[in-house]
Amino acid sequence: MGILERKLRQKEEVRDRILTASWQMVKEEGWQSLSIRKIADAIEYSVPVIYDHFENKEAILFEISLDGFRLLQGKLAAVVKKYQDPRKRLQELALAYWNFAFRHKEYYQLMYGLGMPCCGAGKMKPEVNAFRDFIGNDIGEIIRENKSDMNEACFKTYALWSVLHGLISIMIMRTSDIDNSSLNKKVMEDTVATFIRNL
Amino acid sequence: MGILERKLRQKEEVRDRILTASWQMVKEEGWQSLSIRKIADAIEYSVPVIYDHFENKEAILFEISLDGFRLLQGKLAAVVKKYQDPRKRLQELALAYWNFAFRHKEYYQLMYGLGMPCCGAGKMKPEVNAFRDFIGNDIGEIIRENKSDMNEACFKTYALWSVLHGLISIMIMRTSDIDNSSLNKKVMEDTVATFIRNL
DNA sequence: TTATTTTTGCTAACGGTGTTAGGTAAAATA
DNA sequence: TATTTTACCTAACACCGTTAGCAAAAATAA
Repeated sequence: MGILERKLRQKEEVRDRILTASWQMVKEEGWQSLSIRKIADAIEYSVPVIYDHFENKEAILFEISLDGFRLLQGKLAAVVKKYQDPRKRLQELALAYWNFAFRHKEYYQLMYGLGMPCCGAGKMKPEVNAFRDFIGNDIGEIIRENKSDMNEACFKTYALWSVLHGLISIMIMRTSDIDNSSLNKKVMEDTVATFIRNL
Repeated sequence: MGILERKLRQKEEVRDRILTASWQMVKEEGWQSLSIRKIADAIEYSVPVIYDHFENKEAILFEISLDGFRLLQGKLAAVVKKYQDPRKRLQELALAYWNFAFRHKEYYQLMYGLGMPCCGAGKMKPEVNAFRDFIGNDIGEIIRENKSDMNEACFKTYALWSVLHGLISIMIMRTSDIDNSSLNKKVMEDTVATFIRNL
C-alpha cells in the first residue's frame, strides 16, 4: 500500500517547489517583490494550496532563512576542518562569514533583518548561532593560551561578531552614503587581526 | 497682503501634522502598522492631500529619519561640548550613541533599516554621518598623539562605528536568540575601552 | 458686482497585498 | 455502487500605496 507514501512524497514535493520557486524569485527580483500570488503562479497551483504547506508568508521566509543559516554553517564547518591554529582559524572564519554575506546578500538580509522584517527571531534553532559558537571556541582557546581573563571570552565573542555584522550591515544598507574605498575587506581583516592580537 | 503667507503657513502646518501624526502612530504601534490611510484619518483630511505634501510614503519616512539623525546629532554635540579629553570624549560619544539607539529604537531602526526598508540611503545629508564624523575627529587626534599611523584613522573610525552598530543591531533584531545577560552595555564599554587603548 | 480662473480637497477607482470561507470534483473507502 | 474523504479552486474580505477626475470654494479679473 504505497499510495500513502506517494501522497506524502508528492506533498513534500509541492512544499519544496514553493521554497525553491520563492528563492528563485528573490534572487532575481529581491525580497520586496515576493508575493504569495507570484509563488502560486510559479508552482502552477492556486493560492490557498500554499497555506496547506505553510502557516503564512513569514513561515516561508523563516524556512528560507534556515537554508541560509545552514549554508553558512557548512562553509564555517569546512574552515574549522581545514585550519588547526586557532588564530589563523579565527581569521578564516571571519573571512568566510564576510564572503558569505556578500555572495549571498539576500540570505544575509533575511537572516538578520537588514532592510526587511526579520522572520523567526527567537525560534532557538542551533544553526542560527553557528558563527557565534564557532568563533567562541577559538576565542576561548586563545584566551586560555594567553592566560587572559576567561570570563571575558563570552563577550569578546560578541564583540568580534558585532564588528563583522556592523561592517557588513553598514556596507549593505548605506553603501551610497559612505566612501566605498574606505570601507572594504581590508578594514575587516585589519580589525580582526587587531582583535586577535588583543585577546 | 498676508493671505499668501497665511496659506503657506497653513500648508506648512498640515505638513507638520502629517509628520507628527505619523511619528505618534509609529511610537504607539510600530512601523509595520503605519499606513497612508491611517495618517489621513489622524489628520482629518482625505488621502490625496498627503500627496500634496510628500511624493510618497518613503518621503515621509525619510523626513522622520532626518528628525532622528538630527536628534542624535544634538546629543552628540552636547557630549563634544562637555568633554575635552579625546579619549574620555570618545567613550562618552559611544555611550550617547548606544543610549540613543535604545531610547529611540524606532528612530534607530528607520535610520539604519533594521527590520524595515531603509529609506533615503544615499541622499548625502551631513547629519546622517554625524556620529562617524564626531568620532573620526577624536580618533584622529588620539592617533596623532600616539604617533600611530595616520592612514589608519579613517578605517579605525568605521571599525568603532561598526562594532557599536553591530552590537545594537544584534540586540534589537535577535534579542530572543541570545543570552541577554551576556550582551549588554558592559560589553560595549569594554570593547570601546580596548579599542581606544589600541589606537 | 459679476465672470473667470485658480486652488483645495474630495470620492472613487486601479492594481496590488496576505489570508480565508465555501464549494466542487476527484479519489479512496465502505 | 454509495459514501466519505481529500485535493483543489473560485471568489471574496480587508487591507495597502497611488492617482484620475470632479465639485466646491477662494482669489482674481472684467
